[in-house]
Amino acid sequence: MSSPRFERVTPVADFPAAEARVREFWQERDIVGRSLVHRRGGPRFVFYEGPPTANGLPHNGHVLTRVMKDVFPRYKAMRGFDVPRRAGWDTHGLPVEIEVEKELRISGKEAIVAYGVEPFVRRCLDNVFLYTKEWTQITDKLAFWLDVENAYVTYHQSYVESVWWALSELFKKDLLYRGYKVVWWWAQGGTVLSAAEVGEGYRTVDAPSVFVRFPLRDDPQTSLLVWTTTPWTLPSNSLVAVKADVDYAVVIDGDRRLIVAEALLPSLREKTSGDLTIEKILHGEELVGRHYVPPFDWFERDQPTLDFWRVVSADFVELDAGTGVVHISPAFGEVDFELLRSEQRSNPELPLLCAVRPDGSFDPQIAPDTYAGRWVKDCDRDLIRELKERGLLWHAEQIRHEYPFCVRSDKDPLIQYARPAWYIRTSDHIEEVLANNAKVNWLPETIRDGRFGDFLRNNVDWALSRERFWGTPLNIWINDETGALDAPASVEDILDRNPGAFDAFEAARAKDPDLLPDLRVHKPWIDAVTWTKPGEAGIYRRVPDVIDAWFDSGSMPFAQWGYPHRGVEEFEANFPADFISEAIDQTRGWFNSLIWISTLLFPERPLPHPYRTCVVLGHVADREGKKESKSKGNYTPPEVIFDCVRLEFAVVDPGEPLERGIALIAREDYEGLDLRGESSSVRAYRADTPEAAFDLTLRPARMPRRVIALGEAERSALGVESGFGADEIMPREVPRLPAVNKLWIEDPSSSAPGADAFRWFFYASNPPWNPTRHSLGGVRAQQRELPLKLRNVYAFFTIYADIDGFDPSSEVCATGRRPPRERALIDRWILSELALINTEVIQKMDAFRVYDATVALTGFVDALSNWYVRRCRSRFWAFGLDADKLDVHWTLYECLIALARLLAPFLPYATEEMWQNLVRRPFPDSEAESVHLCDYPEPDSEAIDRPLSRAMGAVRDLVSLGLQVRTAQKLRVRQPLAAAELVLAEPDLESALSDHLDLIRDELNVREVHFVPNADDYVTYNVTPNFRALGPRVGKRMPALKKALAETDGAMLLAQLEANGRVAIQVDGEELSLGPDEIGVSLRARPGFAAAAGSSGVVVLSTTLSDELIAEGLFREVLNRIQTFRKELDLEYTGRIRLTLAAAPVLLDAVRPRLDKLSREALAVDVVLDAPPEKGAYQREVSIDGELLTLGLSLA
RNA sequence: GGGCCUGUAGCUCAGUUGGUUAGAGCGUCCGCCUGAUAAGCGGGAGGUCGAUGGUUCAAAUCCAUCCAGGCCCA
Repeated sequence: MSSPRFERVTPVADFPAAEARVREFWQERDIVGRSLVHRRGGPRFVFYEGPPTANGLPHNGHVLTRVMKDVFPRYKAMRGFDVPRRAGWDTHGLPVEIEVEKELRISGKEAIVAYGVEPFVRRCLDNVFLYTKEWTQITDKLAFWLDVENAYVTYHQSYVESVWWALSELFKKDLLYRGYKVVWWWAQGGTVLSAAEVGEGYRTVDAPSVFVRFPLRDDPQTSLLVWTTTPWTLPSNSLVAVKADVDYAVVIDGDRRLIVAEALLPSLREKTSGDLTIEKILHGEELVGRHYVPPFDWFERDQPTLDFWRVVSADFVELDAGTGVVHISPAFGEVDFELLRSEQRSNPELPLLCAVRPDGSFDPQIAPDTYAGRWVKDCDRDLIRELKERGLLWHAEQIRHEYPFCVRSDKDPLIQYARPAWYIRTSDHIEEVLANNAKVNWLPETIRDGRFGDFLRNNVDWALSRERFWGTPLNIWINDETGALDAPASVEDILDRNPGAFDAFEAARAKDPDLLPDLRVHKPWIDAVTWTKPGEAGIYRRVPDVIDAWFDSGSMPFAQWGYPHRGVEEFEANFPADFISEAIDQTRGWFNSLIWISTLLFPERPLPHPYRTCVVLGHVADREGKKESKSKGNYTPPEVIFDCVRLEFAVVDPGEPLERGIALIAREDYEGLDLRGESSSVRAYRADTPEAAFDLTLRPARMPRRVIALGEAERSALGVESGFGADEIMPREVPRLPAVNKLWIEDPSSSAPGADAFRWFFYASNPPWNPTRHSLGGVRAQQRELPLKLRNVYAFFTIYADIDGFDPSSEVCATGRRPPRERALIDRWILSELALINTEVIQKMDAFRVYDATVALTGFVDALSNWYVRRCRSRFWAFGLDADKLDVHWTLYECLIALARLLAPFLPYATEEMWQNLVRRPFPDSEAESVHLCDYPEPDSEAIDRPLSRAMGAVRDLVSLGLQVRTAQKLRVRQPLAAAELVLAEPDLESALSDHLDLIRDELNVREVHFVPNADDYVTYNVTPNFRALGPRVGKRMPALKKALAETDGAMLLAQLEANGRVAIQVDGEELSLGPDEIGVSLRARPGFAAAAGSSGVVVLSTTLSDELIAEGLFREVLNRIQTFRKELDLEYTGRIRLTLAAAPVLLDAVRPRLDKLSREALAVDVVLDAPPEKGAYQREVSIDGELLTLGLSLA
């Protein structure tokens, strides 16, 4: 052969570098772009990309979603489906605004207005794609192939207009209404805070804790005892809630009575001197409907007939604190507000009582002068005093609890406050959405009735509006005189009403050509759009709100096309989605917004829509199963997996002297870098001078994460300084430190696992809906399971194909390619296994069971490496290229190229490399240019041979038993034995197994293999009932039957079965007749033999060693020592040698008759026995069974 | 506090409609092989299947309660 047909593959690879080369190849040939279009015209498989926001950095959770979103479209495309994969960006919403506020160092609505809404919105726009580069990079590296060029973007005018259309449809259906929403409100800033912001602002503070009497209207001497920590909400009290199925006690309190939950009496008694004797017990429901006198009459005074100030029942009432009688002020609590709303269902006239103005002061229109205009929290003391004076205060104290403060102005406590808001009337349509949900193929299934179903059943109306700036403007205009509403569905609709509507915007654009046309449909310009209607007084002005960004993303099935204003055809062709996938938290997010919008907008479409299958993903956790968190630093950055095993550390002073060259880091970080033992050698360098690297010995220690303790000498050698104490620096601050205060620590001993490994880790670790513990060590472990093993087999193949000149495109090889049925048994076996797993993988992937597919694939690669290649090594070593050699090459080749295609959706890089090398090199013209442009393999049903599979399974099992016997008897495999006796559990396997005797002989190193039909000498038979088959018939008598069978001689039972085809046995004095399928037989080795039993049968080894066998064994020991010596000398595989052996006669006698073999195996041209090493020869003394052997070796 | 998910070997996880010897990989220990060699292979040890109670001839599997962890909400 002039040049090797295949490129030689090294078993250990630098995966990141190899993947970069493949990426380059894809780019050169535009494989990505071509793969996206090459199934055009085929049946459509619709995938929706849930748009990420690009103003945050991608993390490991995004890696998981992206690899899952990639594998199914790839698979479907290879199966012939046209799978458009359009990227999208979610660009609106609070996170963007907050980021901009941080940049501008302003906060709150007023500050934004002062800064100017227009420049603010323009900065939001700039911020939207802050991290696009990072997103593109991670998408690229993961080989998540999707159409990024044509990504849809939620702020684009056409997208916004689609959303408007949707809202306008809902408006027409009378599904939009105005109400209130209770939010965490920063009164001083006039701003709503997001849940995340509120969560950050919790502090422990002291608060008043007051117990107030609410006297019953018809029995003023008896009071409901109510507890609150926000006295300022008491004037707005509307109702009192109790739990219907709880016992309440009427207790004597001096000359009056109190009603409280019985369970809470003990804690209340501690607060008072009275003993609170129970007078009687009432069930909660008996209290429902009783009226009481509100603690303040601010509302009652003017509206005494309101249907308020009575007891209702509510499930949320709890008995762990307070009195079990809950004060309800709907304006200041979310559950309170929900309770009001459920009351409003029977009485829509019930108003929202609110004595507080948005700025947090009491409303002078409502509050008496003492309180009017004052900040509510400042009034608590006065309110309590007033209650005390009026005899309503039962007890007051201070408690310490967690309360949220504004994250931007931490002296301002937040309050819950009802703000006007627009709602979608979803709760009237729960039945429809549940019917839709019922048809969705959820993975895992429990989502449907569990988490998601529950969420839908408990639906409350969708609070749609947000009092913010950067979002899709709510397209509702209100007539400022008549209050009439109008909801145009597009810019065109607006122009119909007022052709000059956008004049102001156009003028602004004329002045500033950089002003993006898409901003036409955004604040503040859209706020300037007004119109009048002929014959109607007043001007239509837009409500100032924008909408919930979830409505944007939930509109993507149609809005990505601009439907229905445009893109009608595209929409119809891509609705609904066949497949979507996101993490579990999206049950409240995208899964929810998608299904609601679709259910409400398209009631006439066949269910389900807009998604048919949804694969729900678990979260990515750290090594310990804890949530990965930037602030804790307990995560493995994706770059460590993709590119380079390194982490950045803040440099700190060790406090005490360290040995030279030693550095300390936290054990968690040490293990996170997958470093083992008590110290490791690493490279350290500054980010700005990576070339000035320095070798350190790293030791794990008890210290905070992401800091490195480094002695003075090392610090100055590296040019770094310790700027902080170890406890002063948070992990997330490390990247922002100046270069002089931090160091990269890199493990130079091994490369990063790479993108394929990252992907495989998520597919193969566990089913995707379980939480996955992510770590470098974990990724490497999964990589060894399949990707590395596959690479080894692939490398093995290229080595021998090269040596033999095997070239699938050559005449010789092609004509010598025999059909599988003519090849060796083991070839037929592995090809049968291949066809079987091929079938299984298709079945699993069609069912979206990616984990199950990886299990099948892993099993096959293991069989290929651990059995096929191992058993066939001698065939590869044979000289020349005869028919059998061609068979073994062809078989392995066929397996490998099938694997390349089977695994292409999972491991796009490794399979591409294999494809290029194994297929494109020999067939540059006739085969697909990329494995990703191939069809998925179809199983070769002809190749499937189930009996052969079964037989080989038994062979592997029996060999394993034989090796077990050798281990137990301390008989090394090099020592040949005379015979192995096989006793089969299933005697019908004998004929099938007799085809594999050579293999068993070889593997067990025995001269002969015998089947022993009547093996009563070696084994006992244990007969058990076939429980599954007999269960219905035998029932309660089963234990007795089992006992009876166990106590009867097994050999006799078997003989009976053989003779009559049935077995008769007495059970409880009754005879039972059992057929062959109704019993199971297992074998046990009789004690006293070198035997082992398993499910396939029993293997007995003859342990008597003849002199000849001993000599053969010794010979193999000698040969082994020579080969080891060769290896130690690092000789060429083909290097010839001359040997001298000096040893005890017993060894020489073993070698003498086998000199030919010795010469052949050791490539020795000359062997002299009983001679000392020649002068100048390599020498080695070794010991075999205590006998000394002196080897002399020189090159021939 | 509520809803959902998860508890199986030291670690990561499988475990079919309940069927009687609960599996795999990694790790560990012992050993093998040395023409895939920074590779490969075999074997051993290791589990009262989170706990308790129940249903059943039979429970890791079904039911109930409890405990622990996670997620989403309060």
